Amino acid sequence: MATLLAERPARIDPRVTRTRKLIRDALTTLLAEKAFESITVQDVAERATVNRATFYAHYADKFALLDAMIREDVAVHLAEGDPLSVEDTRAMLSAVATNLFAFVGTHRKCRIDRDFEPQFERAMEAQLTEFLQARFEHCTAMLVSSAIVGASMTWRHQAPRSASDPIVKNIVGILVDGVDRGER
Amino acid sequence: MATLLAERPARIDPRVTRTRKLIRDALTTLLAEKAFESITVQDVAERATVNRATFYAHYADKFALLDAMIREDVAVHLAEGDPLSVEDTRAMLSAVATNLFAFVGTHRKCRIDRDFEPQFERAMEAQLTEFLQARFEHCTAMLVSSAIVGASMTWRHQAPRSASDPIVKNIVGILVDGVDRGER
DNA sequence: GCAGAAGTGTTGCTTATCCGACGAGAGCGC
DNA sequence: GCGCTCTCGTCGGATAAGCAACACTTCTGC
Repeated sequence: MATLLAERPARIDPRVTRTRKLIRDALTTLLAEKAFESITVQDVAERATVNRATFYAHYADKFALLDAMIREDVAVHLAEGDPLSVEDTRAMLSAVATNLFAFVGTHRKCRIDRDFEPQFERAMEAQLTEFLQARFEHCTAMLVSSAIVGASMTWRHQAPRSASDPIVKNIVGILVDGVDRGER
Repeated sequence: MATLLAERPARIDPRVTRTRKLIRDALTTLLAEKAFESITVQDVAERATVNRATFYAHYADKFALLDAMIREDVAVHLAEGDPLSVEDTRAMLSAVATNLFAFVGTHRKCRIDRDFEPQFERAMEAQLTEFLQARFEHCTAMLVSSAIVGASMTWRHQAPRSASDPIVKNIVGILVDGVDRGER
């Protein structure tokens, strides 16, 4: 394929790494104290011991920050067990979906969830799509991703919540045939 | 008196504060892992996610860093209960000495102590002298300080260690008469 | 002896962060 | 309506931190 992957800036200035970590940690601790909506950029910058202008040099606004944090979190959990290295498509998708369900399952306590579920969902979907593009073409990745995320959100709202395994098996079964035709 | 106290640089750049904290925290964690002598400036800088050149912009070498850390630690413990606000000289000195003994008593586990007790002692003495200069003239402060620190070090080496109260009472009793004549 | 490796301080130049200020918008009391 | 306050997002100029290189010392092995 002709498309280039996003060109890495070779080396990231350690100050950048540090600043981003400070900002993210700041939001994390603030979220344990109050709701996202009542948190201002000033709050975050102050807690991070970082200038407000510096915040804006890294994130467009507090929503972009939250988005980036969720996506990174999702990315880490998706990569667990290195599912992309699994040859068989069905097995790979099962592993990925299981990882996502596990992530969704553990993240129900966070304050963000109630107020910002749509944002949460979009971020997950975007990240999963990016993740799957290592194996599928963009369009397929998007479709698979939205299916899995959608299922996970439905499952998430069940009370009491059933086991995730049958659902994962079910949805992967549905996807896998169509997907085989779209694999790279 | 005519002497000016060290002129505060008005406002400290938050980057400076942050960098110093990173460096100090780095040395603290490193000391939990290995001996001070085997820790290099590179180690500290790396652990602190700070450039080596930046380290030297703040501290002359690793000894200066250790010294500054000890002194700050001492300063915090000395100020406990705000002994300087106590009018009566004897009571004030008792409080200060008690604070110092408490500090010395709790700091016996640190790895530095065995190899660097002289440095540890000098740093304490310097800090205590500075502290006491709020009440006494320089020369008196130095003398009192060296007496208290010396006593605390002797006490520290006792095995088993006796109660500190009688020793404090004793040394303050010896000092207080001479000191009264040197008070500002 | 000598060569190599590793740590030390220091330097000039680049870059990220800080600062103070600004106009704009939103909320709120009166 | 009118001020008042707070937050936002952005700007130009000042400053601390990063980087790569340097000469120097110390140690180690051969």
